[in-house]
Amino acid sequence: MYERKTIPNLNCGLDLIGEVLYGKWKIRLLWFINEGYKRPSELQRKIPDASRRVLNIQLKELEEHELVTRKIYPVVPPKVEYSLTEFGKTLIPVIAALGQWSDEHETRLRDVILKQTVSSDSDNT
Amino acid sequence: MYERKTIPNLNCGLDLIGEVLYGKWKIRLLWFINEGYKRPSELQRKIPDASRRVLNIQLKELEEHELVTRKIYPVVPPKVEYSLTEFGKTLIPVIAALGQWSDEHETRLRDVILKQTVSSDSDNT
DNA sequence: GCAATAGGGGAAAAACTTATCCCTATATGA
DNA sequence: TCATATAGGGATAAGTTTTTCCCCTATTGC
Repeated sequence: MYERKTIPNLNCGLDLIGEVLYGKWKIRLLWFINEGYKRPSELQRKIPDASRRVLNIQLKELEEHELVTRKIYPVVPPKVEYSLTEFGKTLIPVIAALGQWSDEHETRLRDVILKQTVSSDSDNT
Repeated sequence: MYERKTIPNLNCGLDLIGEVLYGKWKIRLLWFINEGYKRPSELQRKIPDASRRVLNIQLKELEEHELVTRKIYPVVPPKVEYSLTEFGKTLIPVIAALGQWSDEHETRLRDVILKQTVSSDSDNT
C-alpha cells in the first residue's frame, strides 16, 4: 500500500472531516450504502465511472475510519455486504446538506464548472 | 496552467459540489474569508501550512467558480481583497454543518485517523 | 477445459495536486 | 543601497490518488 510522506494537518475540525471524506468516490459510497446498495458489485454498477479497484480501496478506508462495516458471508460465490455504522449514519445529514445545496444550485454549478473546463472562448469580465 | 485530461463527472449533485470544493484548502479559504480575513497575506497567515502558491491558485479557482470576488486596489504596495459572492455565501451553512459534525466527533475522528496513519502496531480484529 | 460470477489485490502508469525556488514591481525605512 | 512588505507568476519537483492491466480463489454451467 502507499505510505504517506506528509503528516496530515489535524488542526481544526475541517481538517478532520477532510481526512475521512477525501477520496473521489467516498461521499457517494456512503450515500449509496445508506440507500441500501450494500454489495460491492451493486456499488460498482451505481458508480460505473470509478474503477473497481478504487472502490475497494476507498471502502476499506471507510471501514478503517469506522464509518462502514463489512460483513462477509461464507458462501460461494462470495457475498459481501457493507453497512453504515452508527458513526457513519451521523454523517448522512451532512452529506444530505451537501447534496441539497448542489441540487438547489445545479444549473449555476454546471455553468461555472463548464465555463472553466471547456477552455475560455468568451471571456466576460 | 495545468490542463485536465479527464472529463469531470457531472452526473449527480454530489459530483457538482465536489468540483468546486475539492482542493486541500478551499473550504478553509471560504470559511476565513467569511470570517473577515480578506487579504491574501492575512489568509496565508491563517493557513500557514499551505504554500503561498497554492492559496493563490485555489483562490483563483474559487473566483472562477463565482464563489468569491477579487477586488484590486490600485495602490502601492498592492492591495487585494477577497469577498464572498452571494452564491458563495449560500455555501457557508453547508461548511458550518461540516465543521459542526467534526467538532462533535473530534475525539473519535482523531482516533480513527491516527490509528490508520501511525502504522498498525496493534491490529485488533 | 473455458467462461461467467462474485470477491479481492499487486504493479506500474497516468493523472492530478501541492511544494519549492526564483522571478517581477514599488514604496518605505534603515 | 539593501531589506521588507505587498501581490503575483513560471518552471520544476515531489507527493498523492486514480486508473489500467493482470492475476488469484471457488463454483456453476456449457
